[in-house]
Amino acid sequence: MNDTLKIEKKWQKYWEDNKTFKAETGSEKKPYYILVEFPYPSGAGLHVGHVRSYTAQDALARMMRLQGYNVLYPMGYDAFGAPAEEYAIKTHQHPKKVVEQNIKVFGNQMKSLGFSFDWDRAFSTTDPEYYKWTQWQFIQFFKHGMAYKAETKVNWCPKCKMVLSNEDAAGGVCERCGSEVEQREKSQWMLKMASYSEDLLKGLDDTNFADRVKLGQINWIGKSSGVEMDVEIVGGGKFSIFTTCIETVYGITFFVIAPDGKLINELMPRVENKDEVMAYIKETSLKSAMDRTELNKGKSGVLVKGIKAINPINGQEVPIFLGDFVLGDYGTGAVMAVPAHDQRDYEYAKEHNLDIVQVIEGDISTKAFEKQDYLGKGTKLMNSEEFTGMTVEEAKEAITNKLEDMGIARRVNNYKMRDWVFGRQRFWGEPIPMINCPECGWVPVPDSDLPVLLPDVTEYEPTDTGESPLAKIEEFVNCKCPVCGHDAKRETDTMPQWAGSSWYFLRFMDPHNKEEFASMDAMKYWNKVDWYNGGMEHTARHLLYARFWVQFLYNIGLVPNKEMIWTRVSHGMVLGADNVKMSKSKGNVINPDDIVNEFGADTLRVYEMFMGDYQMDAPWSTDSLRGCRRFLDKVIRLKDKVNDEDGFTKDLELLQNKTIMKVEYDMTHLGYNTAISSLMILANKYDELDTITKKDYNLLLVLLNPFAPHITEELNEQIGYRPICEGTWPVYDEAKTVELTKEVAVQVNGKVRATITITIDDDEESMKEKALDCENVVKHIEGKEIVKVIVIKGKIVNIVVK
RNA sequence: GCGAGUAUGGCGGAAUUGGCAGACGCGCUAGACUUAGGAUCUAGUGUCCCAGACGUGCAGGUUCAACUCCUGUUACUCGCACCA
Repeated sequence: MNDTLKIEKKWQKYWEDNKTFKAETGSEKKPYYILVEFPYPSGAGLHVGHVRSYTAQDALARMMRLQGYNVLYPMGYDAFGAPAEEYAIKTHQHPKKVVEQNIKVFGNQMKSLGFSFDWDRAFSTTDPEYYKWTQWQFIQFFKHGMAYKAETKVNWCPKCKMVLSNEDAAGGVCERCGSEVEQREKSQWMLKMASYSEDLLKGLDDTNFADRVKLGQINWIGKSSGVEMDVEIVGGGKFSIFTTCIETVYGITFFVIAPDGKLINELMPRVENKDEVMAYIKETSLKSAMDRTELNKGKSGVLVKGIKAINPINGQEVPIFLGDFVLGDYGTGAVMAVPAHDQRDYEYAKEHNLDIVQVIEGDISTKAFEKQDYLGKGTKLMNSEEFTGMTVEEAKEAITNKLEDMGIARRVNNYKMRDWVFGRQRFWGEPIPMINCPECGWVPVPDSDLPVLLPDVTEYEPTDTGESPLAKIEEFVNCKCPVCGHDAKRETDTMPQWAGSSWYFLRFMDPHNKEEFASMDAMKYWNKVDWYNGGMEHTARHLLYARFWVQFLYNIGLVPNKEMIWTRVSHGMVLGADNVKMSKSKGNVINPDDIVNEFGADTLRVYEMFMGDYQMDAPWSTDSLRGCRRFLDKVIRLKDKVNDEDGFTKDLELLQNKTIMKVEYDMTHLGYNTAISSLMILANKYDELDTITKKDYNLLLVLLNPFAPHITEELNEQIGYRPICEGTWPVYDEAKTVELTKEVAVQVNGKVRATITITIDDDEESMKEKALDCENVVKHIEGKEIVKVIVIKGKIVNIVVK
């Protein structure tokens, strides 16, 4: 083992032995909760990307502890999920074993990097003591009518043999394996997430998420405000449509209804071309989500013969079409078609030779004149009876009012967000704690019987039928109804991986509680996650699920705040040296263990903080890493300059105060790279001197400690100081961060011609005088007329001449 | 298609409020020390027609002053994608 590693091990042991980073619930100190997304412990081990965010948060945690905060910086494992299960199947072991091994590897790796986690609070989502509470919370969802079983069309991945959520199947492709997703009917547990759409939107006001994170949430929820309008069918019956553009109601030339919606089935007896319609419905149901949402394909559809609808605003009879671009589960599953002002309807009308009626002034000769073309521009209506001549905005309001007065329309909001498909036909997940009794129906497992444990079996391969592997294990399935005692069967689906990560941050507040998932007292003490960091890829889904989960718990009185996460920030990826995502197949993967062994954990930590803008992707560079090692070597060498004098070196005072201020500011503003650069500047300054005091040296070490905790502790000990981790953060004197004299530029017509040295007392007038004294300035203004002189105190002089 | 983000030397990146563009690091050049150098130290390093001029994707604009603000535009990245 080399010296660097010996030193690192020494201090890691010191922190462990002294429980240096233990977070005390209820402590008098001000609590501060710093969270990083806990990893999925894959077989590949820790990624250098993990190191980036864990180090950033670690640095913040270490600084804030020295500043007197009671910092909670926990770590755990999100270990349910398909990869572990697949690997276990391949190697014929229980996934539990695979996960145990991986967790051990991850734990050792993280410890070798010196992260200041409170390891006493660590857990895995796969621990029965943890998933007991995940199951218990599911039962609360059920008891409050928020969980239900429904026959739904689900996204089915034929390769993974499992059902996927809409989010997992985004784009019609399996998130995990990339296979094309099929549609299957399946009875599924669902959580009523859609009913929280508005709350999840409003809740964002109670957070301090980065703008791009908030936006991601808003886009997923996908709110649109519009009007729902009833439409009569000739010869009886009616249906509703949803539109955001009611101002175009006079332009309706047909309606389109969803082939997978309920409406067409109701109308079927009166349909004249049943065969054609049925065939189209069948055709649609066979299409995968991908085919159906594929752009640049013809607008398919069939005319529903024998049925006409009446445009309620003017009584006009128009045809009804079946078209697969209308989705059965969004809005009302039916739309009004206004080809003049909606490009999709325009194309549909062209394809099927339908009328186009223009109702808003604009050019529709080659394409539709759509809302983005006319909104907010004072554009006027035409062909719209009494509304003709009104602006679009006025008409929107007036037409809605009229339809409301007629009693056939309502203002409504629609949301893209759907209910959460909560079942997975997988072995390696939390069993859904429900029992199906022929007498009583679905009954939750009593609290006293929780957790419902995963059986210790070796056969758990997914089935081709789509049933969970648990269904084949009789001793698991067969049970008694807890209500009536009748023979009953357990639910065999398990929960999605998102379940465990939806509330883990609450458990960290009180991880050993045997009575509750976390006590209200503990949660009130820590209050919220103050600073949550994770990948951009999780800012939509994980964060939304977690917020939904928390809001539900809040509504039933189990957590103290409606939002339990205050600030959310996200980091950029660490790319390979070739500037593309690291992957085995590209052979550009950097293993953090190798770097720690060769250069030390401190070097890796400093490098990953220095490599670039924290929020942006950055390519790996071993050369730059070496540069960081050289910086630490320089810090080590500076020890030879330490003298026995008391206090600080006077000449360093200004820079020292400025550096403290900068490091502090940067660390709380994601400016880790500039914090390190300011420390390099300070070290360079020390290096210019022949000798520095112990206090000078100690100051540098303390400021650098959050980034390079091992070597700084070691050097600090060598000059005879008490451990940094038991000390305090330096306080800067603001008055001493301002230079008494400095150089400022003098411009003539905006071009720098000279610099002058000014003191803090120099006012505008004296700056001007000094500027006009400069030889080079005189040269450039000679023979010209001075129009004016702009002087910004302490910053710049600009002389404008003609 | 919609939404968001990004664009600065050979490279990663700085520039907190409009105020000397290129901090800091890498790389490179020359030199010192050295058996040696992937160590250390010194000097240099945006471009060019070098007393000066030009330079932050491109074209305009506002301003005494623009990487920063405004208008338009291009390229790339990410997210969503027939959402009525």
